[in-house]
Parts: sequence; C-alpha cells; structure tokens
Amino acid sequence: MLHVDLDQFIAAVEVLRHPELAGKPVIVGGRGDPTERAVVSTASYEARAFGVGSGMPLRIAARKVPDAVLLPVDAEAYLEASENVMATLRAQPGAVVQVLGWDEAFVGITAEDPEAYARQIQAAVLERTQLHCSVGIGDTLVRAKNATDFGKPAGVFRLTKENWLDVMGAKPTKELWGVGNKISGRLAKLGIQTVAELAAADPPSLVPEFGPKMGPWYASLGRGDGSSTVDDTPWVARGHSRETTFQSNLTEPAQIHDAVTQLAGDVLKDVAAEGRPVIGLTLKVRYAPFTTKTHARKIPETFDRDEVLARALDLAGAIEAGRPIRLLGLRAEMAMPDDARKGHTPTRGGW
DNA sequence: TCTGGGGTCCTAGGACCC
DNA sequence: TCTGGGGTCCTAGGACCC
Repeated sequence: MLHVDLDQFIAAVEVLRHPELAGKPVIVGGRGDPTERAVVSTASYEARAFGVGSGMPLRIAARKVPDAVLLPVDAEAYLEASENVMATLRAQPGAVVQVLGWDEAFVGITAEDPEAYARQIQAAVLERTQLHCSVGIGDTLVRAKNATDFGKPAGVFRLTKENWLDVMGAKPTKELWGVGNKISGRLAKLGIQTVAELAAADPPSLVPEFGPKMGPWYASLGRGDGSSTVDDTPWVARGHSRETTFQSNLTEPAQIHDAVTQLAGDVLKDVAAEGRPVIGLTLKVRYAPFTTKTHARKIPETFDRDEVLARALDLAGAIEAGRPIRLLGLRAEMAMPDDARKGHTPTRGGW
C-alpha cells in the first residue's frame, strides 16, 4: 500500500492564496499573534531551517525567525484543500483510500510498479490542487507510513520486510509511529534504544512495563509488522470536544460557569449534527502553571441540551476553588451506531 | 522555550456483584 | 470473625496522532 503525505500542507495552502509569500519563512498558528498563548500548526521549509516546528509555542517561533510571516489558522480553507486532495486520490484506478487527517491518507492498490503508481498520484494531486506530496510504499501500513519521511519532499520511498531493519534499525525508537517521548524513555530504561533492539525484543517481556496489548504492539512496531489492509470504512466520531485556552487565567467561579456554558453549547452543536445521544462527559481543567485534571461522568443517554449542560456544570463543581485556570475543555461521548466497527481509528490502534 | 485544539485508545484501581 | 476469587463497570489519567 501507499502512504500519501502533503508537503508542508498548511503553509503550502497559504502560499497558494498568497503567492507573494513563496520562498519566505511562513508560520501558521493560533490567531497569528505571537504575543498570545498559541502554538505553531505548520511552518514552511524556510521557517523550519531556523528550527521552528509544529507544536512549538508561537512566541518562541517568532523569536527564532524575526522576519517570519505569521498567519492565523484558517481551518475551513485547509479542509477544502484536503477534500480536493482526497477526491483526487479516490479517483485513481483501483484505489482504496483511508484518510488519516487533513494532509495524509493510506491508499490501497495493486500495481505492477508501485513507484510508477506513486508518481502518477503525485502528478494528479499536483495538477488538481497545485500541492506537492510525498509517497511511502510499504508491505504493511507501518512501513508505508515510515517510508514517507524518506521521500520528503515530493519524493517516493519504499520500505518492506527486506530493507526495514537496514533503513530503520539504527534509528531511535521515537521515530516509530506511535512511540513518543514517554514510551521511548521507558523503553530506554529497559535497555532498548533503537528500532533494531525493539524488533529483537521478546514481546511478552514488554508486558510488565506496558500491559498486555501495548507491550506486544510496541515489539511489532519495531519489526514494522502489523496490518496491511487499507480500510475505507467511513469514520464515525466517538465524541466531540471543545477546549479554550484563556489568554489570562480564570479565577472567579462566575467566569468558570460562563466558560463551561459556552463550551457545552459549542460541543452540543457538533453533537447535534451527528444525531446520536450523549452518553458521557469529560471536563478537562488545566490549572496554572501547568497541571491538568480530568473529571468524567457517564450519563443516561440523552439528546436533551439542558440535561447535558446541567451535568457539565455538575462536573465543574469538581474544580478546585481558588486555583487559577488556564484552560477548560469539555468532551461529549456519543453512543455508537451498531454497525460502526470498533478499533478503527484514524491515528491509533486497529491496524 | 513554555507549551493549541481536535481526536482515539489503553491501563490502573476502586466499587460492586456473586 | 478479619477475609477468596473472578468478573464487570466506571472514573481518572496517560499516551499518542495530526
């Protein structure tokens, strides 16, 4: 299968709308105001050369690149561009498309010459959207996904059982899809630093540290193994959430009440569009400077807005009085339709 | 450096039941 | 009295992804 990943997607969409920005360091994030609490969504390659990357506080990014062009996030524009890209992928002969996000998809194909097919996809996407993409080819989803990095920008790379360890073996485990800072740190404590070392680990030996599912799963990641099925079953959201980071911390109960009411209204808008009842709520509270607590409740299946709001405000009763708050979030979990398969998610598990 | 917003899944531990 | 063992459900929290 193939993994298609648009190059510097958000920045590229902005440059298409603002051709005069071509070749300049462009940083997209928040409302484009580096004095606000916000992070970088995407930086153009020119900005990345200064050490700016996704997730970096906007304030820091602006300091690193004084001449950067800072732009606000425009989700609708990116979604529209994304839909054009995905439609292009679906129009390819024999393609099964599994969307992973705005700028990524797996494409299941059977082709004599996968590299030629990949080049064809790149040409079609470029023609239809003026956007460049990189393509990874693999015999599993994990290998295809990891292959894409070696193709960037605008290239094609193939990873299979045959060359996986040659190419990936010496890399730190953090390079793997699904292994972040924390897990790579815990693996290191077990004496596992590299992909090759993880590949050689006995899967049951990882169970005490990571549990019955994740332990063996990490071992298989090290080998590049896993599913090789691209699944185009339409995605069904498990829930919807809204979060607000306050530019100045909240301290008053009345502010908390208003904020939760606002969040509940916004979440309910998204939920209403699904036509499925709410079955649970989770309130997230980030106290200043940076501790996060969550409070969850199952609730009786309901479509009633006032009922959900009342229960959200109940949850807010768990907030510690007097501690300054920098973020509040509310998530509503929805009942799943009977025919929705479990274990199919865009970013985690299931393959 | 000082950390967004939208998602998903896994695990631990307590409550409760037989 | 001073305490087994297995199962399920729920909450809180952790980790990851784009």
